[in-house]
Amino acid sequence: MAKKLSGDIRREQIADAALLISAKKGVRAVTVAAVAKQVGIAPSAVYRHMDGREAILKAAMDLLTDRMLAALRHAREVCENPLDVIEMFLDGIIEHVLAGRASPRVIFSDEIFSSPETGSSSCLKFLKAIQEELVSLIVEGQQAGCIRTDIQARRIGIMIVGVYSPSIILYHATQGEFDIKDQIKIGWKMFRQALDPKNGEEGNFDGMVADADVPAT
Amino acid sequence: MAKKLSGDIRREQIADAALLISAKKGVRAVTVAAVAKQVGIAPSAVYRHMDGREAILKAAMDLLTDRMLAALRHAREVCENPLDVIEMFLDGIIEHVLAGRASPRVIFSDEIFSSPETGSSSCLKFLKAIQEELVSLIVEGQQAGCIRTDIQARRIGIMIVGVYSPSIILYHATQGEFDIKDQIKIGWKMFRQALDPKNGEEGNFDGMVADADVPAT
DNA sequence: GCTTATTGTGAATGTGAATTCACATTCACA
DNA sequence: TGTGAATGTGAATTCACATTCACAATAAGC
Repeated sequence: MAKKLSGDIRREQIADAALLISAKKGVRAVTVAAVAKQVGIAPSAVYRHMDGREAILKAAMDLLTDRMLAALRHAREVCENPLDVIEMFLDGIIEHVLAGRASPRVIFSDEIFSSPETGSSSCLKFLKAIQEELVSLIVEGQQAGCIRTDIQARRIGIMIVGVYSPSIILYHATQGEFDIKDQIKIGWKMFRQALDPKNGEEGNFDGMVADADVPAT
Repeated sequence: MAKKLSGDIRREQIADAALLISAKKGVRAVTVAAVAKQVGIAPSAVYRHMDGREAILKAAMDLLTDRMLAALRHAREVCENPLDVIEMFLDGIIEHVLAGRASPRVIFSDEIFSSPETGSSSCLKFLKAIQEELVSLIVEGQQAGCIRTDIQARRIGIMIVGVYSPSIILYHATQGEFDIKDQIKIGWKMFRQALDPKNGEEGNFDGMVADADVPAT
């Protein structure tokens, strides 16, 4: 029989196990049995701590969200320049992926992507949480004059996701062969250059839409 | 009883139905029964044309790949400037997504993302196919002098995926609320600006890695 | 019109995995 | 050192699907 541990610890272990398994073998492989095995308890014991498979996946996403936000906030404390904060955040993402603790598979899995209950999926919650932090950071940079102001901050925030997401996808699709580090670093370097205020001097870059048209993602 | 149709037609109908369902309700909802219903035949009839669920998903991906490549090649015939080709391609992607025929859910589903049989997943095949076309296009642009040459074409190809992918994800996560069109257009506008050769005059932008380190994705 | 191959159907059958439950074990605390 | 609450376990149970199969309907060629 497995050693007894407190519910709090077990819940975190279970969520982490789910992340690990889904990164390695896909969300489909995140069965209650597999999670239980990874944690070192019997499948039925999992139900002592979680309401079921769906709850496990949701908890996994929450854990991932927490970790990402923690990384972002930590970077925010360490760095002065908003752009440096983002750069550090990207480094954090790379580490997370390489450690097998984050994967597009979790985020885009059906169960996560479209959980009808709450109305808002865990995926959306995850994206929103990070978006919010990023956008406030970008606004800061715009006010400080180090980021072009002819594009809405919320748009830039979404674009930043585009800097790292394709690399992560490739990394997993190639089972770790693809070198995310260099690709993300170079992509960010170019993106950062493009954010320079001098590139936005023509003005009206984002003029094609009114502010109101952009949902606050 | 459903009207009898040739196997070729049915196969395409089945693949298309799978795309449609997965875009709307997720890959998990792509059951043999659901596909059959969408096509208008009995579940057992599906097996006359496909080897099973896995084969259906694979066929769906192949169909999607074909359509994307067709769009890209068509754009290539119509436009002169490589950058205009890419722009037109992006428009095609937007249309596809709005028509409910393409979704991150298909591409990143476990069954697609990591099909162990062939070794190379359908997802990877899909990405590779598009990458190949994009890269040759970018090289063309670099030779013509309208795209900066201080970043490897293959890297730029991957970055282009980052221009549209986050928007598509948001579109689906918000169940169609998010406006992909404007976001992608503005993102591309900025990206295109960043590709301008004059931004690459400092040189050695991509110098941090040797060419050999980059897998030919 | 007759034949035959192709396609379609409903009724089983099989299966992996989630979930439940009665019972065992262990921890915390008095 | 007891005692109850929290954990852990294995054996059912259930269920949603995939898959198979014997048989029916239909299209196409003669």
